[in-house]
Amino acid sequence: MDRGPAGRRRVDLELMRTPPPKERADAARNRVKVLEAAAELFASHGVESVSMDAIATAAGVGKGTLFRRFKDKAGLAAALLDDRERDLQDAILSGPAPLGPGLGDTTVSPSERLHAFADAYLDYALSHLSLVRMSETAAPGARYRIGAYGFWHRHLTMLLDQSVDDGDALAHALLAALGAEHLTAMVESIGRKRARAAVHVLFEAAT
Amino acid sequence: MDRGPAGRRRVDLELMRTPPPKERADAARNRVKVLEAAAELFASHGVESVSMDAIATAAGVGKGTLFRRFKDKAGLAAALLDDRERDLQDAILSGPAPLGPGLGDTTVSPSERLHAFADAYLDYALSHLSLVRMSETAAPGARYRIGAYGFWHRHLTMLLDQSVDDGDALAHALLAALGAEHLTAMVESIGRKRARAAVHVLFEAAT
DNA sequence: CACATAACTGGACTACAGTCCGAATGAATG
DNA sequence: CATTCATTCGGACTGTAGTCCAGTTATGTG
Repeated sequence: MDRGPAGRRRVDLELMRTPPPKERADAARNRVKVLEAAAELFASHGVESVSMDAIATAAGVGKGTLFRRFKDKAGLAAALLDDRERDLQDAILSGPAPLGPGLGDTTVSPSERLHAFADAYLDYALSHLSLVRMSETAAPGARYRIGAYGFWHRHLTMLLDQSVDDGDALAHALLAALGAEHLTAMVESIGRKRARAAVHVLFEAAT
Repeated sequence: MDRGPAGRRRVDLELMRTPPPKERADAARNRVKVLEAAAELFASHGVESVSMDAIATAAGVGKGTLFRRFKDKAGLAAALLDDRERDLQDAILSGPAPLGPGLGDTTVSPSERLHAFADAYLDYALSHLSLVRMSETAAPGARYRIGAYGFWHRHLTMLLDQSVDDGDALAHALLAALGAEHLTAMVESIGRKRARAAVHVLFEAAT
């Protein structure tokens, strides 16, 4: 597979975010090569059936490099999702209502914001389901360790606390229904439309 | 699950038309040896850190035997849980109220039965958490394929349908909060007591 | 520019799940 | 008891995730 500069294909996501602490030039080059190779292999063969060896080989990089940078397969998947996830988080933190808080004098009910979150999260998760699933399940308990889970949980807790007693606990329960493993099974058994509806039924019940 | 044909009855309806599939003596012996070895190793070293090789060796059996009989590590865990799980299912189907239907003229509200189910299921799952987790997560999507999931789901659906619209979908959502992976994370982060309370909050909200 | 050193690299290596198939063995039959 | 044959046995084999470390390279300092 010729990956010379001339034939290099653009990855449509901005995947090569540079970490603040100085990164060596060769390391940056390899990070980009790995993410491009992974995106391409995942797209063409399916996330499940691409081995880390295959990614390392396609990227022209050693396995040690791959694992040092991304920790494991879940970390690699998370890196590929990073931008999309960040967009969603930004929209929640500072975007327009009802997903975000809206402008100064906007008033949206917590319930509206909960449903808006459910919709936006499902848009995100369902359109990259196998990647999200990989990022959550490749390592045992990975889902609950990554920062994103904490973010979603804080957001839901904040909204729920305005109308129920134990918002914290309820937030965990609602997030359980948004887990990729569960979403995958739901989509397979009842389809996207009903799976989406089921989430809204649950979120409605929680308020 | 795999308890062999010990309880099978021969049905002589007609001629020798039915070839009786019988378990060979050596196979039965090995099944017992494997289950005993697995139970002991799991108890002493923890489910996660016992390899299938180790179990095969301890049981004095080849790997092929192990995998043919139990399919994979999830299947082995499920076999070890079989009795407990069956007890719970029996109690639900024909035990005393509020967990079971009770005697003829007993009347228990669906809500009561839902909470009784939550309690009983948590008793079961929390006291064998790592085994349950193994049975659900060793293979991807294993949880939703095993028969037990269908059983819990049908039971919840039946109860929920008496008070809400889409009981089926809601049942899936409630079960998501009972997944071993989720329970493990909850117990680690907020402890058994609050995790249990969170499940009840959710079940309460669903009715 | 030369050097010191901290960070990066990459492939050999380990451990584990799961597959395969020739050999061994139990049970039914005559 | 001998024969037949379906079933089971068990260890060699494959493929993958993840580790390790000796050698390499980039970068700050005199």
